[in-house]
Amino acid sequence: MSWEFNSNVPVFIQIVDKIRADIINGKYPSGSRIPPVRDLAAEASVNPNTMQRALSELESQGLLEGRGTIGRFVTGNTSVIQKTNDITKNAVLTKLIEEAENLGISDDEIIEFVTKRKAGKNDA
Amino acid sequence: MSWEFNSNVPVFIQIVDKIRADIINGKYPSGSRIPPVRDLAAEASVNPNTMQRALSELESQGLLEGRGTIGRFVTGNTSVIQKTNDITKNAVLTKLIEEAENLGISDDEIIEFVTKRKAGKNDA
Amino acid sequence: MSWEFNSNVPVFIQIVDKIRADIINGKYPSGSRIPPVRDLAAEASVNPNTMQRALSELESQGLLEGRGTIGRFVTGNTSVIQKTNDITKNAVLTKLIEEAENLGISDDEIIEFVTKRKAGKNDA
Amino acid sequence: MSWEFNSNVPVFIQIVDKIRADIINGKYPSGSRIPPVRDLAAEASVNPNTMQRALSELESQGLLEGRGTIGRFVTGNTSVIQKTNDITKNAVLTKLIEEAENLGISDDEIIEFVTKRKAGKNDA
DNA sequence: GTGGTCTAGACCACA
DNA sequence: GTGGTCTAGACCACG
Repeated sequence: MSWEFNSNVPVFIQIVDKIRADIINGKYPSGSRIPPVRDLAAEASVNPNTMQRALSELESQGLLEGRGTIGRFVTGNTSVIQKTNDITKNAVLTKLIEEAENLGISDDEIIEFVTKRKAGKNDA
Repeated sequence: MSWEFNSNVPVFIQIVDKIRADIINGKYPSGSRIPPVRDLAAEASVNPNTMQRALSELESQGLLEGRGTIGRFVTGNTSVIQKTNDITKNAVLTKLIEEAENLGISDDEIIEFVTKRKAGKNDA
Repeated sequence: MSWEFNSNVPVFIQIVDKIRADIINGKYPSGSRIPPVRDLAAEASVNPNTMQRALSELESQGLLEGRGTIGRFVTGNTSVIQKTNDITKNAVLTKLIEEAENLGISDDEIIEFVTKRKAGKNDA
Repeated sequence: MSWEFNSNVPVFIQIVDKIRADIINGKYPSGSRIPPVRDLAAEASVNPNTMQRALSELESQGLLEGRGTIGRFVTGNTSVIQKTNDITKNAVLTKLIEEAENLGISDDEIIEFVTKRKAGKNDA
């Protein structure tokens, strides 16, 4: 479905963001086991080391837990997930608006754009 | 206000984006002369080579024109600027909204967030 | 009390060290039978293979002897145990004190720390 | 002088500990620049990637700061260093004593051992 | 030359 | 088969 990488920003960071999003929006529920490093790496057509680095990063952020040789699991601590959810969404929305404003796009234009997009989706 | 660099994405690209935005939103009007490399580099506290590279990039995109020793000027061809304007704005809005959707933020949430922000600004 | 594993150092080595310590300080006396692999593994919540490997290691060091289906016994050769005792204690003390010195902890600081700890224990 | 690695514990962790110790006891003073990754790697006869990983770790602990292409510096925040100092020393001493106790070494024996060592050093 | 990313591929501990 | 470490070597951004 996804795994398309933008150059310019390091791949492993894009992976971190992607998986963090998947945790936030429930694709990987709290407490569930995520696929093995090698599988994820293959799926993303990326070297296993790169994927591992991304997962380590998420581990050190407390979103994932490595349980020895059994596999990696999404943290059972839902408050960590909730907090990450809040922080991440706010950061993305803020960035969105700031970037738009730098280009001279007004708030109204953003609203209009989103509204149109929404309408478009209903047609499809 | 500006010139704050996010690591992860190369500095020279951030500069390109920034100056392109300044051209689009009229800070550097069509046909006007932009400050010398050294000044821009100093203002951004960046190595002159880096600024140089960013400006070359914009030249090759047709937004800037080097005129020998006289300096660099924003293109007089307003249609190029207009086209860049359209493309850039659309690209930025699309990219950011997709990012938001990946996090599970709905269109309505975006509109709400922007509306609140707008209200906040009126207060200030 | 025991069986808490520090990551970073392989579990089977930690087990070897633990059991060697138990032999040295008499918890498993010379000539006595140690519990079956399965029991030890369960107690340490570790895979039987891992426990097996640790015991084999101790066998090859001459501290344990497998006697067919009867079970595993601590060696009857007390001089082996005594020698291991001397070597191990010396090695541990030397290693740890060197580690402390690398951090710039002086001998006096070590003595002070140990003395305080001793005092603390008398209170309890 | 140093750079001798114990197998069993990952090299990059031993490097982290070693450099942390060097920062704590002032070999790399607060605010000073540390040698380039490649040099440190060569000195430790280790792959540059491994050294880099160790340094990244220290960076994320706040003890080092990467300043773009200029090099890596020990943090200027001396309170971070002081705090690390306290925590690290305490941890090492506590571990020392616990390991000794597991072997049945009494506090008095530790004190005696250290005292003898101290006397030995005065002779030399 | 300096830090950083990425790949490829080997090897180990553990189940 | 699963996570983890390490090496070797290429390539990029930046100064």
